[in-house]
Amino acid sequence: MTIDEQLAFLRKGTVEIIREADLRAKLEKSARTGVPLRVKYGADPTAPDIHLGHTVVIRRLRAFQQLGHQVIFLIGDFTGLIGDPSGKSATRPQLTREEIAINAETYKAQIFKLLDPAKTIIDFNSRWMDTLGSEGFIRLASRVTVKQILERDDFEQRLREERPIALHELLYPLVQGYDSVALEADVEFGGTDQKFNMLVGRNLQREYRQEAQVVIITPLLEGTDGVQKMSKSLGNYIGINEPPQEMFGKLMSISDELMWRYYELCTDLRAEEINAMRAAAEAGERNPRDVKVELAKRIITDFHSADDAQIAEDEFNRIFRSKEIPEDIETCEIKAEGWPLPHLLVETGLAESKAEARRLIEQGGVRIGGVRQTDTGIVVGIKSGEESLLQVGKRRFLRVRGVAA
RNA sequence: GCAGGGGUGGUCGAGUGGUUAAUGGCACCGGGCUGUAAACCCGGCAGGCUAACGCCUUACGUAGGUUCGAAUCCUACCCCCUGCACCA
Repeated sequence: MTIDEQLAFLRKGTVEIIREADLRAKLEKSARTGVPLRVKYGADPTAPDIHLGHTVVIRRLRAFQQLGHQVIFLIGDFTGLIGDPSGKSATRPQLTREEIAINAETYKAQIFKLLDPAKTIIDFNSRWMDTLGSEGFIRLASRVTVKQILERDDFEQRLREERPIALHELLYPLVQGYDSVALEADVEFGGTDQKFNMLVGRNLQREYRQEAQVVIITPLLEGTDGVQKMSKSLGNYIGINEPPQEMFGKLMSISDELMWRYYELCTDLRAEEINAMRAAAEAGERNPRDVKVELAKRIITDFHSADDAQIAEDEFNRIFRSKEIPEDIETCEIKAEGWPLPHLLVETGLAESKAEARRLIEQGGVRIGGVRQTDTGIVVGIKSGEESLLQVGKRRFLRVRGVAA
């Protein structure tokens, strides 16, 4: 690939590259000297469950690896101690060395589904922050002015709106920036929320007489609701360790509009290919449903296998297209006797409360053996040794087996 | 410590004595439609009792009080935020 081709390749799925000219220079230098670029990405040590939102940046890291460069996956175990830079949530829990080690292993298992282990270094910023000491930290702090730190949009805004800013939040960018110094990073990746911190890294590197890193900003992926960014706490995420059927279902539930965004950020298809698909769908040549199925299968193939993807699709079609029952249905045992239907639903965990169970029944969401039940007063006879099939909504199934009391 | 602002259901955010289990958005759940768990439309969204009409309990930071009646007024307390003191 020529340098121009490389730049185009690396640009996909990014929001901004600061500065592209610097990146070009670094790529040229690397090609000339044969020394790979050091590409840094910092991860939160407390949340090792990777979801599709995280994979957006991981795919970009992989792009660098494909060009022969070195990825440094930095686990911010020290940064984790000083708190959440967003100011949204309370201080993060303090992790023990063992917990951090476990989380790191979990990370590895997940990121290596996309990244090349031979071109990935896992590091921890406590390695240099622990030895820096209070004195070193103060010296570090002397390199940056208050005004510079307060330039950050978030701080500026919160100051203006008289919302609180904890002191340690001002320190956060310093630590993150110093990580780049310690690692002599050539490139740092992060989401839009990390832009400022990464720019501090550039300034600090210059302070320490290093070449400033290139900052590459990746977009935040919207969650399955299509509104808020994907995150575990909002419950709108698709975890890469989730079972294939679950992933398939969740991916089919995203809106047709959002699907293009997922194509762009969660597949390796080139922009032209995606645009062509979109044009075909909008012209009515391809059914959006089929395009979405393809998306789901591509993503599942990345984290499971092509076979798993096919099985997930078959299962989905069986339930939603043919309205048949799934292959594997959990069985639960229950005392053989006459159960009023709402009680039965609560007992089996299909409803949270009897009030909810009643609502579900009234709304026509409950079936027994495939037959819709709309009478909340019905008593279901569960006989010992016999099974009944309960269904709530379109996709919750449960077999109930009666056992003698 | 002082001054000011604030704490409402999963979330955001209305409501300042009486159709209030509490407007509305979002999220979520059920139904319809569909080659989609899309879009759109309809319904639901504290809990308990009843086959059902309905009844009853909790609920607007906490605890009391005023009132026929309070999320709304009063008192005390708790928590959060902003500012002041000030200058290592």
